[in-house]
Parts: sequence; C-alpha cells; structure tokens
Amino acid sequence: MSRILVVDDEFGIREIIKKYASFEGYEVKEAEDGMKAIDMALSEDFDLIVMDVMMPELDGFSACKEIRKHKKTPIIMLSARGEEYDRIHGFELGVDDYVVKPFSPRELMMRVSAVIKRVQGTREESDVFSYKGLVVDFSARIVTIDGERVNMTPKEYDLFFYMVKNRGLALTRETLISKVWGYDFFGDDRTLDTHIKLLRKSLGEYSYCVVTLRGVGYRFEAE
Amino acid sequence: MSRILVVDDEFGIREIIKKYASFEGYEVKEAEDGMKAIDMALSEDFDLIVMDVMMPELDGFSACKEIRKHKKTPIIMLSARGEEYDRIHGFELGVDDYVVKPFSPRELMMRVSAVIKRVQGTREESDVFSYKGLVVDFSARIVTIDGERVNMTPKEYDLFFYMVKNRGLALTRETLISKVWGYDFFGDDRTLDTHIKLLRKSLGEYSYCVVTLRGVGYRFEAE
DNA sequence: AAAAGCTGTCACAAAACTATACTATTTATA
DNA sequence: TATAAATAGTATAGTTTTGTGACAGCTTTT
Repeated sequence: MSRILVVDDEFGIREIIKKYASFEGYEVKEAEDGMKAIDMALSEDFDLIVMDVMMPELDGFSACKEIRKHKKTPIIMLSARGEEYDRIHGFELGVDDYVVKPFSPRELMMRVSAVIKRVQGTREESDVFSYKGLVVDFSARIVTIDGERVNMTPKEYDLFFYMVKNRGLALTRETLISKVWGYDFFGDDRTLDTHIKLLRKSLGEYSYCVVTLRGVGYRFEAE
Repeated sequence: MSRILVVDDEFGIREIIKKYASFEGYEVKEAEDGMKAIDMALSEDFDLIVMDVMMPELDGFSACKEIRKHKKTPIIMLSARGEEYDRIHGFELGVDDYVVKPFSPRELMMRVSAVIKRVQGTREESDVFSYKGLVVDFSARIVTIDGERVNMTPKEYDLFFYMVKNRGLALTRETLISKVWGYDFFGDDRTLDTHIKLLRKSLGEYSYCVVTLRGVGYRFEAE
C-alpha cells in the first residue's frame, strides 16, 4: 500500500488528513516543519507528500525545492486561497497538484489517489534484460559484460536489441534484414553474416548466445 | 504479436512511431484523424491505441470518449507540453497513459510495452507441441528429448515439423516431397527414405513415432 | 582538412548439408 | 518358402550455406 508523508505545522490539520488517509488504506507519516520534511522525504521512500506552504522555520516551497533536488516523489501542496497562487500554478517547482485551504478532506483524498494512480501508471519501468554477466539496457542503449561497457556500433545495437527482444525465437534472415535494415534493403546477402560476426566479436564470451540456424537465420538464446 | 493503432494528423509522427513499433515487433496501423480512428478501433481489434490529442476534424479526447463507449482498448495519449488540464482530463476518460510531446520514441515504446504487458498480463502464446519427453518448439525451432537438445539439419527440421504439424495423418510420399522439398523437386525416389532414416536417428527413443505406411508414405504418431 | 569510425560488398575458406548410388533388410503374396 | 517389391541403412561426392578478413565509400569527429 502507498505511503504518504503529511507536512503541516498545525497538529489538527495533520490529524484530520491522517485520519482520512489511513481510512483509505494509506500508511501515513507526519512532519511538522520543512526541515523535518526534507529529512524524512530523503531518508525514506514515500509515494506522495502532502505539504502545506505556510510553515515556520522552512516554508513548503523551499522544502519542496530541496526535496526535488534529490528525489521526484510526487508532491501536493496545500495553501490558503490566493496565497502564492501564481507560484504554485506555474508549477515551476514541479508540484503535482495543489489544494486550496480550507479544503474538504474528501476532495484532498481524491487528488491524492489521482496523483498516485497517475504517477504509478506512468512510472518508468526499467527496460533491462540480463543474463549472467550480460546486461542489456534498452533505454540507455548500453550493453555491459561483467560490469564492463561494451562498445557497439549503431547497427550492432539495432541488430542485437532486435535479437534480444525476440530472444528464444527463430529469426529468419529475411526477418532480421527487414526489421533491422528496413524492408527496402536489397543489399548483399552476406551483409547480415558480417554483422553477426561483428556482433559475436563484441559479445566475447557470450558469443555463443547467437545461434546459427542453418538455412533459416539466427536465434538469440540466453538461458 | 500485438497490434497497435497510431493516430496522429502528422505523417512524420506516425512514421517515426511506426518505425520504432515495428522494430519492437508490433503490427502497426495508422489513422490520420479522430473519425478514422474510431472507425478502425471499432471495426478491428487492437491491443493498444496511441493517439494525439490535437487533431483537426475530431480531437483525441472526443475520439477516445467515443471508442470507450464500445471498447476498452488501452489508449496512450500524446499531447503538447504544459497542458496539465488535458492530462487530468485524459485520465478521467480512462486513458491508460500519457506522453508529452515532443517525446522520445524510446520512452514511448517503454510506455507502450508497459501498458500492453499490464493489460495482457504477459501472456505469451508459445507454439509448442509435446508428447512425453519429446518437445517441439516451432517458433524457436528447437526439439528436445528429455530436456536434451536435439540437433537437426534444416531438412530434418522441415520434414519433422511438417509431420508433427500434421500428426496422426497419413502423409503420402508425394505429399511429403512436394510440401517439404517443393513442387519442383524431381529427385531420386529414395531421398525421402534417407531423410526419414536420419530423422528417426535423431529422434532416438521416439523414432517409433515415425510410422511407415507401406506403399503409401509415413505418419507421425504421438499418443 | 585529416583522422577515425561505420557499413556494405566481395572473394575465398570452412563447415554443414543433401542427393544419390549401392547394399541390406523387411514385407506381401503366391 | 521363394520371389519381387518396398523400405532401411551406409558411404560419399558435390552442393549449399555460413564464417571471415580485406577493403572502399561514407559519415562523423577532431
């Protein structure tokens, strides 16, 4: 279940938010000022922070700015009507939503669940494949073997990524050519072989994962 | 493999999404405006729709709303930066994810695969036949006996796969020759015998599954 | 502009595969 | 059981397919 950090200097406000939030099933922790909020936000992992703008010691904006330097935990700001409206509305701080005080707890809860749902839905899943010491990071376009970066040429990446993404499948020469080079490629028949050769060289000890399917094509096999 | 409908009025955007998506193995269809999108989304079954918000004729939201009346095909919306309102509005419509323009194709692909994976629950249909310890994986082009990989030559694979796919049926010599070797093969009559022999050898303890139909041909029999 | 790097093509070498010829065995039938 | 027909087994030469190094035309970097 999601964890929420509630930051407000007024005990009563924290209590009411806590009451509603835990009723919704969230795990709630509290902080009474900006400094404590920063400490907790950075030392623990919250799914959402609900923070008041007006607080003694360190205000909500400054705390938000500081937290954002290190983490991108979603933040909902609470503020009095008209107060710093532009700053919040400009979203220059990267605030995910804001609620005007006095607020209805019910409305706040709706915003909370909306933000959490949105963030979790769009959370970037790491797009990585690994097998033994071989790690393929598709999104970063990085291949490492036993922690060592493997340098590949663009074509090698394209060919390799396609094969890894379709690992375990028999890929015909035609498929590989048309997917990696494009269906309008009518070059030499041996081009694929040459690149397979280069790829195997780059893969070093893992070259055996690129299996030749005589008369058909190739298959990437890991485990 | 999954089918995707890409909806955007800009040809260039459609092309780049199409390129990346087909590289990932998706089958991609295109629509250039909201009306066409609705037509296609309702008449065909897509696994995912990627749709721009801003389009002439009929915008993405309206199209989304209309499609959702009839189908729950997952939808990823594309829209220009800063349209926070659109973002929330989009989620209220039951949009599955949201990507800000200009987007990196790589990021979009990650979202696409995340949504599809989430919706389908990573169900992977494998094209496999098995009988006792004999496993034939057609898509990987792998045959195993009691967990051990069996190495076959191309002709053996072709012949064996054809027989397994038509298991239980009497296959005449003529049928086998023409299906496996091609209609234009007029070689020696004994060629088939020889390959049957090699195949039986490869099948080891399961060689009895290849039954001789004297005067007719052969039949693959498994249980 | 020079240097370095990437791609596609080619020729040749190496490996793997296949068709065929030939012999042996099995099966059907008289 | 003898005989012919059909299928099984074996060896191998010739063919097909793949691996590899060299290289030239391009592109990107420096």
